[in-house]
Amino acid sequence: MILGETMNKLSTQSCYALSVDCIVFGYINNLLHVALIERKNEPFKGYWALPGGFIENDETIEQAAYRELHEETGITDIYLEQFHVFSKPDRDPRGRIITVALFALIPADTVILSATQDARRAQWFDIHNLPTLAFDHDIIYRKGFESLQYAVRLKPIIFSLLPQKFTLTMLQNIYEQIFDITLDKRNFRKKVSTVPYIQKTKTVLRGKQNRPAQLYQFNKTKFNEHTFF
Amino acid sequence: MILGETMNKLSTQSCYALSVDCIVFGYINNLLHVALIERKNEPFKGYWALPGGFIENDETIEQAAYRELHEETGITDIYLEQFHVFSKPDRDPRGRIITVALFALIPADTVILSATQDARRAQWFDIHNLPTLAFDHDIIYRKGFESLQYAVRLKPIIFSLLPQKFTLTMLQNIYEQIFDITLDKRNFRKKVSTVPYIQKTKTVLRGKQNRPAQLYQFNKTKFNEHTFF
DNA sequence: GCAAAAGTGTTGTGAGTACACCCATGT
DNA sequence: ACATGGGTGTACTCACAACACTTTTGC
Repeated sequence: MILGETMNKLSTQSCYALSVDCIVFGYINNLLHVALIERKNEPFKGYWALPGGFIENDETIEQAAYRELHEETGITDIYLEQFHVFSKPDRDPRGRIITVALFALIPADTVILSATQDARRAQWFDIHNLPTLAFDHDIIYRKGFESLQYAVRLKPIIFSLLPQKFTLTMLQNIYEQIFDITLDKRNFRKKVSTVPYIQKTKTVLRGKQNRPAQLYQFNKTKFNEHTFF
Repeated sequence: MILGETMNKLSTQSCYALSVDCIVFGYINNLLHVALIERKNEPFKGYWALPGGFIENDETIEQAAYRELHEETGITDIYLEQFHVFSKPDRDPRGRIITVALFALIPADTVILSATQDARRAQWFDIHNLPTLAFDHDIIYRKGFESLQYAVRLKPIIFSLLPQKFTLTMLQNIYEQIFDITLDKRNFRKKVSTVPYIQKTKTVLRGKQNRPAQLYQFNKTKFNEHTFF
């Protein structure tokens, strides 16, 4: 059967719902975290779940995800990327709900998840201490984390997790957590110094009990100039 | 709004349809091709389109895509992978149709597209001579080709486009087309010879006006053994 | 014998890896 | 003064790039 050969399919087929679910990554206290929401109702009452919701009539997948997250956290600076559609007919006990999963990256300095005006409890979890999740969200999370790894390899999205100005130690640290590896500090810095779109700023980060750290920033213009030749 | 807080959402939200669209890649006459279908009805009557269809109640996205392609071509040996959901509210003039796009790889020796029992005309197009496509299928195609490139980098799916036994020239040729590059024959063969899961068979390919070519095959077992350490 | 594709080795270069000590600050 | 993380250079190894001629077949 081919899309659109018979138009009445449009009405007869719509016996399912379409939702979005987001894996929201944040870099909190030098650790990669995921934002989860506690379910107040059955099914999976009391379990933690990925934030998400249904798609409205006039919005795209990305707009729906953005709206949901904005409602949750109030922040506007979100990187969003689809990674998979989960469509097993029995994945949700309430009925046929097909969900488009996205991962979201939010910058370290704007993260104020505390202010959930909503009754639902939202909380950051260190990725190494995640609880059992509701529905098939464990499966979604695993696939999402893998997709994050692939995406970070291909695009400079890692900067979406950092504040505008960051230290090289922060950058190295976040790479190590995303790929679950340890990197040599000197080699890492040598490599970074060859990358034209990671630029030293005039400022340093003071206030810790050690030598101040040089702050760097991602230059998007330089990145766009540089990658295509 | 959170998924499942209110159950009546399930009924009120279902005012859209969900379809699948497939970019079917095949390696025909040493050239990478895409299978397209000619539209017999408005809108876009007479245009070529990606094969696809609506999702049934009891099947996943992948099952729907497999069913559609099986109906089209009769073949069963299909590699399928989702790559994106296209959800702009106005992408289809007939109404709100959200589509999950997949790419499909079918092996060179089972490709018999001719037998379209259906009235609709299906045809292979060389990827360098594609017609203008119906709906937003041009956009879908471009994103799909890019996703194919990424996927080929990560997984040994290139063998899904080749017959079970293939020559190194075929393998090189298909790499060159997917990445739009030219490779050095000696370097390519040197590299291949270090890969334990590409194995020489006892057979050669004769019948051409030249020296017979050694046939190789992909060993999935060896691949699974080898990648994880 | 001729056209057409198959097959084969060596050398140079650059990127990645391994590795240990001094520096600047806050308390 | 001391604890804490910031910052720096050299030598080795290995994967990748460049490059041209001989071999085997079908007609």
